[in-house]
Amino acid sequence: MRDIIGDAMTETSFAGRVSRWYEQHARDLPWRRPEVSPWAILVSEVMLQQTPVVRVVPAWQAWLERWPTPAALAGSSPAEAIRMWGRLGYPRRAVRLHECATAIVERHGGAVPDRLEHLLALPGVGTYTARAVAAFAYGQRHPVVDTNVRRVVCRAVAGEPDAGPTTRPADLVAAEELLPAEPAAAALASAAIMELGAVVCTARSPRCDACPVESTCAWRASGRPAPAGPTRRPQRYAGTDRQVRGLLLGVLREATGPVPHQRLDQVWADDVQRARALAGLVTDGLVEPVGETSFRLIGDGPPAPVAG
DNA sequence: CAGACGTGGTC
DNA sequence: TGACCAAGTCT
Repeated sequence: MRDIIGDAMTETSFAGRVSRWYEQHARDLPWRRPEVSPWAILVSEVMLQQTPVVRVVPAWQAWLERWPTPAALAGSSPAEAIRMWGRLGYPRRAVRLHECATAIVERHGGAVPDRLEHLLALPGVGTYTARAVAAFAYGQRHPVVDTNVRRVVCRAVAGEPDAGPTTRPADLVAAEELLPAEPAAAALASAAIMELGAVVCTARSPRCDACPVESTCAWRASGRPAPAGPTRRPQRYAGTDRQVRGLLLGVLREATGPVPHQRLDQVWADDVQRARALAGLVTDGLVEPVGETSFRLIGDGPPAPVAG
């Protein structure tokens, strides 16, 4: 491991201490095994967008068993992708991942691209995911900044209790400045900082006694001040269109093929809100109408016959 | 740039 | 019990 950490990173540098801690304490997550493909890593990163690790692990394994390559997924229907997604949440991610697989086949001959520019052009792949794939699958030196990294850097370097709600260019710069020069060591350091934020430097109840950079943490040095105010708007769910969409999709996911609207009507009493939620699912490419009175998951069966 | 977008676990 | 939180992306 000394070779990976490299000469440019000293034992006492921030990245060096976190990386050594990571080598000893990292969770044994399946997508971190050395033999996993770039596609498997991409799938894990998409699933991990806003979904906890414990729920992703079994879904990731089942998904890759069924679709080990982008071409395999592209050969199935979007409906099957939505079903396989199960209850991970934000099912539009399943549709985007299917679109992503198709784009990888069409634009890159079925191989996950290794250039940031090409990764960013894929559906469902944004700033975080593109950099995560470039770094973790291809060993490139890019700052990989998610909510964990922002929180760790914000606390340890700036001494502030919490980072902003979104990743800004300044966050990428701040993270990049912590990375060692050698690409493989930089990728390791990014994974290590993320892990630190996930299991030690958590949003609630951080475990500073277990932290490898506790001695130089600016936030701890200033007495771990609490956030000034509410850092972000609460995300309500009960009674929202999102809840209704979830209920509608639950019915369509369990069914095979078209579902009469009468069955969908039973999931929510408010006609206006239910209709709006269903229309939203259609607009977002998750659901399609079949004839005048039924709906189904997108691509769930043969195309509707065209008049003429 | 604020808001939409699922789901389930924790304190 | 309800608010908060979990490896974001897109519009």
